[in-house]
Amino acid sequence: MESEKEFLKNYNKDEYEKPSVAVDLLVFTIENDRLKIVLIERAEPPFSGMPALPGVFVGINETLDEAAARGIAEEAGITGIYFEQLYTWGDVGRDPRMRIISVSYMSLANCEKLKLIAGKRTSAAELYDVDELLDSECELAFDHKKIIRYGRERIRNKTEYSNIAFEFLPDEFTLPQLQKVYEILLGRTLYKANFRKKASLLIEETDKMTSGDAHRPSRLYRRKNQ
Amino acid sequence: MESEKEFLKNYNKDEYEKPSVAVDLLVFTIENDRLKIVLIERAEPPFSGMPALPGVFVGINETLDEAAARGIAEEAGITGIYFEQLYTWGDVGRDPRMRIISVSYMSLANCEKLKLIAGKRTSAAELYDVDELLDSECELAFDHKKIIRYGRERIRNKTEYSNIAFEFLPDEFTLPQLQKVYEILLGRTLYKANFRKKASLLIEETDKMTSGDAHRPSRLYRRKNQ
DNA sequence: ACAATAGTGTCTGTGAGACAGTATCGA
DNA sequence: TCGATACTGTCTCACAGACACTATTGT
Repeated sequence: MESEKEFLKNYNKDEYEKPSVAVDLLVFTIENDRLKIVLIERAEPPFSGMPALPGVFVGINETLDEAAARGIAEEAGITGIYFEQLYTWGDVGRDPRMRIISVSYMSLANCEKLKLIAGKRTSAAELYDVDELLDSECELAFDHKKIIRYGRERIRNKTEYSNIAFEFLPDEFTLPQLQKVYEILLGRTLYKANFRKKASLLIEETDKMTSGDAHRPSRLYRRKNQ
Repeated sequence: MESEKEFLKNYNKDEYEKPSVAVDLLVFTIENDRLKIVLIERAEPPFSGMPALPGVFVGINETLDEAAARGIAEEAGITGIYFEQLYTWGDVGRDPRMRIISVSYMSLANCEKLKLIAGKRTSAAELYDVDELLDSECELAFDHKKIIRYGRERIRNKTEYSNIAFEFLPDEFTLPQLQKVYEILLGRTLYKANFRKKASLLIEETDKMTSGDAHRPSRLYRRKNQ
């Protein structure tokens, strides 16, 4: 059996062709009570004119997390938001041009924060309604529809056992707002009284209230311990 | 701004150096009431003589799942067992020789099945006690200790909300056996009566019983709907 | 006063957790 | 009979789910 050292020597002498490694970015937000995702329109073949996930190639001196943060900054125009690695997609024919392995990252951001900085963005990034995208026949570039479906599933699951819902809200928010986010992510309505009992463990009061609406004002809360 | 096509042309002309992509394998099993993992002893530098996860490079015409299955067959000597993708590790210096991005896969197998075919294996694969490994100062090659810790965490979490525990058992098993597996994976004892009530939803009776032990025989069960 | 939304009190059923008991084997 | 393990019945308590009620704003 060939030694590891010899194998690597041959491997690096292009006896073996290396795949390329990219990071694809799923930047989710909530706008107008709908879960949305940032997509760019492809300018060139293949899949020219079709929506696609923003992505960047991983630099040789760059970690995956760094590539993801760079991609979010370059393609979606924002920095400092929550993100986590999702899954790595490695089917052979997923890009018709060449072998590209894609490490997908999921990012969650408040809509206002995303909009504020979006003016500076270089590419034609747009928000797409995730459920419309996935439940229609609409086509996306590459295997990106499958990837987005995987991301939506992850969000739904994590909403049950973690606190990712807060990522979609500003620092201060009302309980009805928080409940609405949960309802959108879970895809079902919740009972107000029960929701408030559970949520109360995760939040702390501020002394501020909403005002100006033609109904009872709502207290503003803040996320606890963090 | 450079067009995508031009960028790719340059990218493939080695103006950009590509990372290598490998698959690292976490083959878990239960032996003597302990969670164990298959490790090989490294024969060459770096980390010569230290235990390491088995792994293979991803072929240019091979999906990640195929590479994982091939790796499990080549390095651990078994086929047809449960596996799933775990996480992708891409720190720049994780391999001192070159930039290698590692897609880790986790595999769960019954100990007997693993032993039966292990005779054919080519490399010096051995079973290591996972908790001993992780809770001691013992060193592992590369970032493999971190990866194994991540794998143990995933197993613990999935034990709560999925049925992965069954993967460690033969096709027919007793309820005390099943309970023991859960206790090992979760790291705590469970109440017999409660466990049986929950487990009864997932299993179906056979008409076989254990025999030969100096106590009441135990019924053998089989996993339901699958 | 009314529409609209914010917020609360309380009953019920389910199911996890705990414990005490019974059953069946070999020696 | 005894030791050992398999298996069962049932109480309790926490909590999710459901619903009805009260509170506070602008118009």
